[in-house]
Amino acid sequence: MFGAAVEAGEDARALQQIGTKLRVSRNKTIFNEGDPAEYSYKVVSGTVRLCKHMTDGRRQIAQFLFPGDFFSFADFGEHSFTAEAVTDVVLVSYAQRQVAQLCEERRSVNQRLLTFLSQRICAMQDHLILLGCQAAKGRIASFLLQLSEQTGSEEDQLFDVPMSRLDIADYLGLRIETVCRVLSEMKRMRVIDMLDVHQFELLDSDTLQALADGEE
Amino acid sequence: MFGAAVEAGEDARALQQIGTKLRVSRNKTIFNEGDPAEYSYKVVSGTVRLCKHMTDGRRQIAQFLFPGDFFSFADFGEHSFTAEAVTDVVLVSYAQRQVAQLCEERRSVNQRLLTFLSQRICAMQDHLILLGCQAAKGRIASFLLQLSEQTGSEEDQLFDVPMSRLDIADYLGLRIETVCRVLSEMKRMRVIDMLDVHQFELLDSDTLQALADGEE
DNA sequence: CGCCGTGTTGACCAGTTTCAAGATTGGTGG
DNA sequence: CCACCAATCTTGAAACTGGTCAACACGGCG
Repeated sequence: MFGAAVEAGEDARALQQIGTKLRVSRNKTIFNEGDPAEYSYKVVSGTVRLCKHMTDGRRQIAQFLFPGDFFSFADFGEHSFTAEAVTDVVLVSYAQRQVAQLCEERRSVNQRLLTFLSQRICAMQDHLILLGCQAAKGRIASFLLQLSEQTGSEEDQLFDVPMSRLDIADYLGLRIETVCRVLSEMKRMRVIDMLDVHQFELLDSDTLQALADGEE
Repeated sequence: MFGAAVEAGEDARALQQIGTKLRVSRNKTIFNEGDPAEYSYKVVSGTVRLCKHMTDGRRQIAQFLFPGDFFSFADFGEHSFTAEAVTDVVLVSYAQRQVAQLCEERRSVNQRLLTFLSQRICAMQDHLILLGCQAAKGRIASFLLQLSEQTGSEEDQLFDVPMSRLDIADYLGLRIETVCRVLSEMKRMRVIDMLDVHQFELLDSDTLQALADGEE
């Protein structure tokens, strides 16, 4: 156990060695789907979205990333999605060649990568269920709960919603108007409150949980 | 290049060494979500579905597997989904401990595992887009094209649809009646024909492709 | 032969989208 | 600092897709 902790620290340090900091401003593209994948990234601050753009203008957001999250570690050869900055962001980029070398040198890094990909697959399964089995209210309830867990401060029940309504809609497979309507209804029901477009307060997490579970 | 081919053969042989054949009959469970994950699998014959069952009886199918497909190589600790036999199937199971050992011994096996997980993530992204951006017709068109590519024989345009209408519905996030209706309409439009409930003929792949691309 | 599981079709309904019109916010230049 | 503009968000009404409920068809099997 102690050994593992030391190892984790060493892994992190080794990775830090090969990283380069960069800034990207709001709504700028970090890379496009199909670009040669030379780097992987970690979010230091801000929010990133990973998405695919359809020819007909529609868009599916596969994931939002927050400080501490890694991305593009599963793209070999070329990027399988587009990465864009939701807010101004600071990133660390890692040359994939060097990451691969780290994996060869340190078994623990390799293991960590496998675990990471495995977790990503689990998260995508949850997203599939959300899109395949949930109605609009349930999707939004699940999304808000997830957000409040990831970014919410301890006990004051406040949490940030850094992305636009359109981003939320494209993540949940809904239209922007539907997102607005459901949020308004949750506000009327006193389940949530919106201090600001991008700052929410969780008033009744039990009811929100019930909605996420598909109870009417 | 030649070295890589030799390597691939050796990897396959090494994996084969540690595999055990087993049979599972139609609609039987191979393992349940949450079960300790001691084995990974390859499909030898038949069709398998990976799914999650909700408390309210709904179900989301994340993937169908056909001969040659591997599954459960990303489940560490416990299975993240339930695996069931769509038809009678023959599987090969691999003890995860031994797979892990193979990965340590042979870098190429490890690399192969990473590539496999990466491809799985790409496939799940396509599934996300299907559920998030496509209407019923488009979902079914995409599904049929995928099936005909995977399992169709060369030029006769016939392909098997081994799963039930309910399975298709649960994979596509639709109801069984919607699946039936859309299939009937495609038949009326002479895009496909159904020789049997489980055997289809592709009559007009261009139109099917157009439907998959969301053109009305 | 009749039952049961599966598939198909119809009529109706609910939820979501679409289209359109305001309200609000944030940023820019005077 | 304010006025204005653009972008984003919100709300309403109507249209439509897909869901629900119900009946019926079909095929395999006891």
